[in-house]
Amino acid sequence: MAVPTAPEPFRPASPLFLREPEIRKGVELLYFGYSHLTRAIDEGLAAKGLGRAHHRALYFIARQPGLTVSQLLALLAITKQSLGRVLTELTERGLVEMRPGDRDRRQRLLRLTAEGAALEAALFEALRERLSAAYQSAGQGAVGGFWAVLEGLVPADERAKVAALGR
Amino acid sequence: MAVPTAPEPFRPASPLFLREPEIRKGVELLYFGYSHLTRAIDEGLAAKGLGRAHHRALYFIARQPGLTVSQLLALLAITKQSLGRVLTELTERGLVEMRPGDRDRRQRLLRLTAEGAALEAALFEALRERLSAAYQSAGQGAVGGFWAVLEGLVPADERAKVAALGR
DNA sequence: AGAACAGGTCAACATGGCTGTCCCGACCGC
DNA sequence: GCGGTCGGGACAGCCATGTTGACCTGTTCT
Repeated sequence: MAVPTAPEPFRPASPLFLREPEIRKGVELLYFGYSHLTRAIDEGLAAKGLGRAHHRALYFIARQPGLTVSQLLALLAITKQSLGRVLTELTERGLVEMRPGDRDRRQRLLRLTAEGAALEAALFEALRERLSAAYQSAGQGAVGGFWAVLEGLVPADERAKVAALGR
Repeated sequence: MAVPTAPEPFRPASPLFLREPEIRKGVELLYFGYSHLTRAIDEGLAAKGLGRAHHRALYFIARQPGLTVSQLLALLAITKQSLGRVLTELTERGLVEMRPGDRDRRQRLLRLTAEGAALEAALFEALRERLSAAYQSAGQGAVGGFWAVLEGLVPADERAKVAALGR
């Protein structure tokens, strides 16, 4: 791939948008776009002494109040221990509270406290600013394409969970 | 109203695609899409005992053979020390080689060895598979929108560096 | 009653960021 | 040609966040 004289792989009928340059462009934009979006909240997080891992938990709890630890674990795709640390810190700081489920008392239903909700909202505002600016500069038509490609990157089974977030 | 204190979001005329649900959808798809794409290479990386940090360096060196350490640093947006560790390991393993610049002999020009290029190509293949499947399922029209939104997330000055990768 | 399950916890470890400090050799402007 | 700046490297140490495996408690289900 580095040398222009290398034997060309000969992909005859592949459409232009599937050639290597287009794939590389997608990989790079995804990397830089994701980086810049996540950086948008670092300052707000640092002011509270929290990290990105805390934000991810806050975000999904805000999104699905009352979800169980298992559900959160499935969304984040990390281990119980990693999540445990984060959740302990968030509850100690009074940002998250957990109550036993009434249907199944083994479960802990997670929700944000008022303070947690306020923090999540403030952080979301930073994300909103950046992403809505991007939506606007790209135009409404582009947004659908943006979603469609990203949905294609998510395996079908997980796609259901993601879609269910917008309950 | 003399006191405009509470910054109530109240965005009356904002188009549908800029409302909170659409922003949340974008945030979530970006998170899950990015996660799944990067996971595509973890197996190949683990087989070589390398991590994602190594891959990012390999990737950009493959993309711009002969780039300097400073340029790579600017792309990755990490510290000299963090990159130093990665680069040392990659050169020790014979995947990357560095030569002094001829215009400025302080510089180290980075390039992949044959072995490094082979590894990068193999890892890229995994990315290509996932992303081209997503491109295909979304359709050619969607890809342009995908790029446009992501470009909007990248600050203007950095956008130039990113675009220059496809030299 | 006993198995399976939700959740928590401990110890130990890996990765990949970070800071601050210091150093060398090369380049450039006066 | 000398002093300042620059490209790059290296030290020590810290922190956040991920991992594993083992084990415990209480609850639910059969």
